[in-house]
Amino acid sequence: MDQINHQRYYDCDDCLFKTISCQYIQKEEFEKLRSKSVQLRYKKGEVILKQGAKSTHFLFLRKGIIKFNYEDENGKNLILSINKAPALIGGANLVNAEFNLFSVCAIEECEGCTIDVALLTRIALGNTLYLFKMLQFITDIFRSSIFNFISLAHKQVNGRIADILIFLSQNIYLSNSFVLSLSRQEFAEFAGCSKENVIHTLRKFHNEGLITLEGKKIVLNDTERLLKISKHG
Amino acid sequence: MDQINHQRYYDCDDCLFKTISCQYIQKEEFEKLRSKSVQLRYKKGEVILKQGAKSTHFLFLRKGIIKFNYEDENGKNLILSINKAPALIGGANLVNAEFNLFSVCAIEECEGCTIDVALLTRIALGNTLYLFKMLQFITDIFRSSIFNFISLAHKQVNGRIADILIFLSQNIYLSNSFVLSLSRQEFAEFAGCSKENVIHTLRKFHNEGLITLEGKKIVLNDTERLLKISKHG
DNA sequence: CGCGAGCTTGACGTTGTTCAACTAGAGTGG
DNA sequence: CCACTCTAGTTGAACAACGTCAAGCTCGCG
Repeated sequence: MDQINHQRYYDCDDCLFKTISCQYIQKEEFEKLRSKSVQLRYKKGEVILKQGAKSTHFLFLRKGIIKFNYEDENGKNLILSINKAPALIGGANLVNAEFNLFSVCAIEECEGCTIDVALLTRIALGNTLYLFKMLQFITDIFRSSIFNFISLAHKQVNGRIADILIFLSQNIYLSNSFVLSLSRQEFAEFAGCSKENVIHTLRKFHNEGLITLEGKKIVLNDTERLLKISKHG
Repeated sequence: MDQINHQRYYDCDDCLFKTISCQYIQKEEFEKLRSKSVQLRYKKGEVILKQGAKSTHFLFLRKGIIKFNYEDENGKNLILSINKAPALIGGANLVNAEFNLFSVCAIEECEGCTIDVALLTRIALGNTLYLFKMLQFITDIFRSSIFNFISLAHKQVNGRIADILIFLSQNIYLSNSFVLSLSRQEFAEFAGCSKENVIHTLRKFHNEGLITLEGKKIVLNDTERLLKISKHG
C-alpha cells in the first residue's frame, strides 16, 4: 500500500506549485507540505473528489483536464465548469464548507499531487500574500462557473453550444481543432439540454459549414460567426 | 458636498460590522476604517455598485435587500443572486478582478457604509483570521449564485419558480407570507424566463392552492408540495 | 380625467424534450 | 473467427414547454 502511494511520476522541482509557493514561503515550509503530499495519476473518467465527502485534501493538478460535476437528488448531472491544469482543486470548500459541494472528475488522463488542507491553511495563515495567491487559485472555479451560468441563463441552445465550442477552443484545447474529451451526454450536461439536442445542433453547425464534425474531432471553421451566434443568443 | 457625505443615519457602535471587526482587530485600526467610511442610504431601485466600474470600495450593508445583477451585451438583465443585510458587498472582486463584474442594486430601502478596499486589505493582510472572516462574508454571494445556477440549469420553469418562492420565504423574508420587492420582470430575470411565464406559473400555483397571490403579496400555503415541485424539476 | 407603467390574459409559433428505432464500434465468449 | 451484447451516437417524429405578440386591464399620478 505504502509502496503504491509513494510512487513518483515526476520531479517536484519541475512543478509549478513549488515554483509559486517558494516565491512566498520558505523552502523548509514547502518541504513540510511536500512530505505530506502524494503524487497521483487518474485515468479518464475517474473521480478525483467526491461530492458530499469530507474534504481532507486539495489536489494540485499538474497535467490534464477535469470537470466540476454536481449531482442532484434525482441523479441528474450538471457540469458546472471545465478546467485544465495547472489548477488547485477542492478549494471550493476552503472558506465555505466542510464537505465537497461538487465532484471533480478527470476527463483526460490527469496527474497531480494531494496537498494537506490543514497544513496548507496553517502555513497560509502565517503568510497572507501566500494565502491570497492560494485563494486566487481556488476561486477560479467560481469565476469560470459563472461564465457558464450566464450563458445558460439567457441564451438558447444554439448560443450555449456556440459558447461552449468557443470556450473549449480558447480556454481548454488552445486550438481551433481538437478532439473532444466529453461524451455527447457530458456535453449536454454542460450545455443544460438533452444529448439529442446537442447532436442536432452540432450537425446543423456542421451542415452550415461553421464547424467540421468527425465523431469526436471538431474543427471550428468560422469563429466569427460562432461568436455572433453566441452573442445573439 | 462634504456636508452631505458626513450625514450620519445610525451609531457605529450599534453596527454588526464594528462588533465583528473588533473581535479580530484593534479598536484603533477599526477607527482608521471608520474615519474613511461614509454612511449611505439607497432608495429602492438605486444602483449601489455599477458593473464595469472600478471597485474602489466595499459596502457594508446594514439594512435592506439587494440584487446582484449582470447585464449582457444586448442589454438583457440577469439576476444572479438576492441577498439581505448584513452583508459585505462588492467583494466579489477582492480576489478576482479590478472592475466590478456585476451591478448591485437596492430592491428595498438600504442603509450601510462604504469601506475603503485598500485600507481593509492592508489591515486584513496583517491579521489573517480577520482576512478569513472577511472572505467568508465576501464569498457568500458566490455560494448563493450557485444555488440559483443549479436550479436554472436543469429544472424547468415550475421548479425554478418554486425554488425562488422557497428561497425568498426562507432566506430573505423569513416568513411564509411576504410582500414581493421584485417586479414581475425582475422575478423573470431571476428565474431565467419571460415575465409572462412567471405570471402564468404563479397564477397556476394560486389556482392549485399552493400559494395565495394578491398582487405583490404572496403567501405560501403548502411548502411541502412546493418542495416536491422544486425537487421533481 | 387622461396618461403611462406594470401587470394579466390567451393565442400562436418556435424551441426543445422525449421516445423509439436504427447504426457503428468495442468487448466477450464459444 | 464469428455471433452476441453493450454502449455511445444518430435520426426523425410527436408532443410538451416556453417565448412572443397583441390586446386589455389596473392603479397611481399629474
